[in-house]
Amino acid sequence: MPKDTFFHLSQVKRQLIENVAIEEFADNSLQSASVNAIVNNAGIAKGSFYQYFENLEDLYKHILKLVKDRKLELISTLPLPANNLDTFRYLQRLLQIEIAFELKYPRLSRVERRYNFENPVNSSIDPETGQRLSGDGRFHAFLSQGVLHDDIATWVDTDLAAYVLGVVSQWFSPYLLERMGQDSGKPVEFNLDVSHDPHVQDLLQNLMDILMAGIARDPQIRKDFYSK
Amino acid sequence: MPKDTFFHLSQVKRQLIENVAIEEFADNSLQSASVNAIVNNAGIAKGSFYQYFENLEDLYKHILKLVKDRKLELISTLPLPANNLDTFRYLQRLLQIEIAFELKYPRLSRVERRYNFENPVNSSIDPETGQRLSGDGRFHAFLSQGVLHDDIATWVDTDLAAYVLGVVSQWFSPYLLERMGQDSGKPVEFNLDVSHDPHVQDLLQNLMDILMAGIARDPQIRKDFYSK
DNA sequence: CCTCTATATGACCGAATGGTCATATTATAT
DNA sequence: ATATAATATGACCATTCGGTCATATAGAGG
Repeated sequence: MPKDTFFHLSQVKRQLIENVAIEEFADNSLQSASVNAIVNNAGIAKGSFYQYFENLEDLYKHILKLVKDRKLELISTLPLPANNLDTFRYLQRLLQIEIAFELKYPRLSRVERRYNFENPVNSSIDPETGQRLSGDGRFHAFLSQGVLHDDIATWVDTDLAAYVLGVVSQWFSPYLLERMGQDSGKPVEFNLDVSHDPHVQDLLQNLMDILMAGIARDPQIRKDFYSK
Repeated sequence: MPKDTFFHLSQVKRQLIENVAIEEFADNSLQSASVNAIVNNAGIAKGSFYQYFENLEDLYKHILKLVKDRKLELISTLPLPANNLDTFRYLQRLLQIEIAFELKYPRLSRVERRYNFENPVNSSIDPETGQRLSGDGRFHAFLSQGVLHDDIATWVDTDLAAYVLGVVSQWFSPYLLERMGQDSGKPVEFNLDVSHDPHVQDLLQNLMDILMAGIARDPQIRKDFYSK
């Protein structure tokens, strides 16, 4: 954790350092990031850096906490849907959160993706239930609820599906950001209203359809009537 | 390109150096990889390294070429399916190639994924047709063929679908590798027959079904009869 | 004004980096 | 055996790295 001194700093100075660090960690892993680069870009003395942080990893962990905090903060601002979300509205919301985060904090998103790349949690065995748990559990929860509500086909391998959904949710938002820029010919405003922009909703809906209905025109009509 | 001297080396020595480099680039980006680490692990003198390569990037490009070559070589060994592949058998083959490559060269696969991460090609505009082209074009080709053969639903956004398929194909194989190891409790043999192993085929088929049919139990029956 | 504490600074350190080069060793040809 | 070319080597270099520390500056309380 950063030292007290860092938190005593004025907000502008603290945010300056944070933003410089975000830039560094967006383009570099912890291994290739450089303390010297950060102090130079932030315009502070090397000695100051070590008055604020134990070392580079200390700062890195702080930035990762920023990711977490800002995402939670952002979630709380997104319009809370009806109390009883139907299964796929819940999935849509999970994707929408990632999109909103990407649009508002593209560089922080990149830091997060880089972290996930360097520290992959493909899957692990839940010590209690003995069940496999891919990713952070959000999609397992979604799928469990879905199966319970009879919304998810029974033949779906839920762990595999959770993994695929995790991968897609992680990589869909940068695609969307770039595509929106190309489609409209102008850069995307960072504070775009994700929940209502028609272009975002169109693409998100198409992704939802692909996930829900698949891409085949005539898919063996619902896997032989949900057999197996 | 590596210097002639490198290609004059005995096969064992050349492969030793290549393998050490693959290890290095599997765990490090070009920025964080170290010449010193490589020469130490390979047991060669620093001076020798620079008799073989211009610099680290020179070696890196050589390894990337190895990725390409070995993948092509592997494709040629995979049983060539019937001349007229139906749409989804073609997709299945594309996925199978990635799986086989992952199983045979897991570290090289990692090098490739790392490269793709550092040099993302989300999408670009084809200068000729003006069409968007996500990824390397393989999945665009697949989808075009699919639409032509009336196998892909008309409402699918093909560029989005191509991107999603690219992401999934890139990340499915490491998941499969890890899961197979966990499911069976023992490490996966590197020369496992991908095309026939039942466990691989089960999981691959489930992924295919998810992509083709979606995960919803009752998806608005084929998107309102393929409307739009 | 003086005192004490918190913050800021950059010269400095040893270690590690990528890269060079004169020299030594080996292989090849005559 | 001798000469020539190809390869191997590690000491060496300038630069950069993460990290330290004595000193300087600023602020707060009196």
